[in-house]
Formats: sequence, structure tokens, C-alpha cells
Amino acid sequence: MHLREELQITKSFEPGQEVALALLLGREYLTRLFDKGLFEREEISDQQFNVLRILKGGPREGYLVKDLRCRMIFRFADVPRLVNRLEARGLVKRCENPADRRGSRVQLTAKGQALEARLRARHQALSARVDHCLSPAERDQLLSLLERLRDDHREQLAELEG
Amino acid sequence: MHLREELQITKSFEPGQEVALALLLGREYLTRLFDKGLFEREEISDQQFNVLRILKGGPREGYLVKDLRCRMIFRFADVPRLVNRLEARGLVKRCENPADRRGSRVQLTAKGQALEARLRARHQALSARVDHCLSPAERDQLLSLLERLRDDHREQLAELEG
DNA sequence: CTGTATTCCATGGTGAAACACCTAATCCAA
DNA sequence: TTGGATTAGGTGTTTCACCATGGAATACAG
Repeated sequence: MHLREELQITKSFEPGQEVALALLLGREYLTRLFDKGLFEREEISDQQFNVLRILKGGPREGYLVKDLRCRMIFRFADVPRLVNRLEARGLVKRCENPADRRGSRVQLTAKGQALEARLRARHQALSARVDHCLSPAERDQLLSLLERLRDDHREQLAELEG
Repeated sequence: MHLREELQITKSFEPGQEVALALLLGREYLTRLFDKGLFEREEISDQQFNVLRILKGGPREGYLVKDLRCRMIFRFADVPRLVNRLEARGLVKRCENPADRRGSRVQLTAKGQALEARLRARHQALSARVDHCLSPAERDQLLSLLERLRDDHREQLAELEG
């Protein structure tokens, strides 16, 4: 369905708006799909799953909060409280870090590992279906275009901040 | 910058994850860019601007809350309270709707029109730069791929809910 | 015309995000 | 060593999203 139909827009698009809208709407569908198909039934948020997944892929001794933060997709996430919630559910634990007592290492518990594994299986199934409607060439093209946009956005952000 | 570098991922991607991550990250950059470059300095949220923009493009008598909702990108937005906040700032007003007294029509005030126009100008400048790093052919390709993904996601969502 | 179903909106509660502030540990230069 | 700067992370507050509830107006079947 075309953007204009989808958002019931009657006027013509301004240049550039279409790409922005498509990106916003694309991620909107994606998150809604994963919320419905995955996170909702396990009562976990996408951000929380992201932490579990990062920990799973990390070293056995875990990550510091700052290491988690820079790996999160949503950069300014409130990582300490995110970890608090996971800790309260017993999915994660904090261990003292003798090398630098300012920060503690966050590690998956056995329960957290089990949940991560369960979610990962379903996540893969959903992701595979996302992928499935594109040919490999299209997929690569999409990835490369999105990468170009990211690079450009990063540049513009730097201009705005610097 | 490649996704893997950006998120400091060491392991290989599972199939399909890359597209999902790229979408999430793409919209992340986009919203951050618009927040920094536009919304932050006017002390308005993207959702609030979206309402103003929808009203601007709509009929002179305004829209009902439900008409706003179905045109929002973020579908489950808390539209009544969004309108409350805009109303409190004098950007929007509610008028009785004689045809159906269950809902009132939301209209832009003069102040709201002025702010919308100011934001729109800057929004266009930013959007144009977003567009600028893609050729027209690439732009169309990106839009069409994203549209295909949306259609597929919608289908999957319907399956999950039905 | 009457009772029921439906639609539209507002609101209360819960939980999470944004932003700034605060504490503690570490680093480093004088 | 000691003083300040830096870094890590926790906390307080406000705002907002999300869900469920409820009430008012409308539509409709009988």
C-alpha cells in the first residue's frame, strides 16, 4: 500500500518527506510486529530483549553498563533502570568488578539465558520472514541505501552539535 | 559505517536480522536528527508536530480525534492528551461538532498555524538534505522496498491477530 | 419507540523514557 | 600526596505511551 493511501494524505509530498515517512512507518510496523509476535507474550520489552541478546553475545564475565549502552540501538536508553528491571525479574545479575569499582559487570543468569534462547528462536523465525519477501540482491540494496542514509544523518548531526 | 561496526557486533548476523536492525537504526538516526535540528529548539515533540501538520493539510473545519489518530504514523498514540497539550499551549482549539456530539473538531489556532509554518520550513530543509544523498532512482527503489516490507508486515500482523 | 450495540472520547493507573543532577571511584598533574 | 577533572552509574522528576474503564451520543433491530 502506498504511503499516501496508508496515511490518507491528499496533498502532494514535499521533497524528501517521503523517505522520512517511509522510514518512520517501516520501523513502526516492524516494532509492532515484534511486539505482537514476540515480546508481548513473554512480557518483555524490545529494549530488555536487546540487553539480553547483547549479553548473550558478549564475554562470559559480562559487560559494564556503558558497554551495554554503546551497543544498544536506541543510544540514550536508560540502561541502569533497564538493568534494574531485568535484575528484579532474575534474568540478570550484577557482579562487582574488581578492576574498576565504579561499575559492576552485568551478567545473564541461567533464567536469563533460558529466556534469551526461547526468544531468540522466535525472533529468528520472525526475522527470517521479514527477509523472505526480498531477494538477496534487493536486501543488499536496501541495506546499502539505509547505510548511506545513516552516514549522512550522522554527518548532519555532527554539524548540528559541533 | 557498517552495522556490525556501528553496534560493535562481533558474531555473524542471523538471517534477516540485518534488515530489522538497519530499519531500527535508520529511524533512530532520523528521529535524532529531527529532534536536534527542529523539535528541540521549538520545544515541541515530533508527535505534536505531526498533529499540527495533519491539521494544516486537512479541511478548514478540522478533524475529529479519530481522524487524527488514523493519520498518525505512530498508531496507538494518546491523541486526546496530545491534543490537550497542544490546546494548553494555545496551538489548537476544540470546537463542538453539531453533526455528532460525541466528538469535537480539532482546529489549528492562528498561533498554531504560525508555528506549523515555521517548523515546516525547517522541516523541509532537513528533509531535502535527507533526500539529497540519494539519486532519484535510488530513492524510488528505497521507497518501493520499504513499501514491500510494510505490506509483508501488515500481512503477518493480521495473521497474528486473526 | 425502546432496548441493545456500537462509536467516540476522556481519564486513571502503570510503567517506561528524557533530562538533569548527584555520588563514588579513578586518573593525573603539580 | 592532594586537588581537580573525568568517568561510571545511580536517582528524582516530569512527561508520555499504553491499557482498561466508563460515560455520553448515536445507530439499529425489533
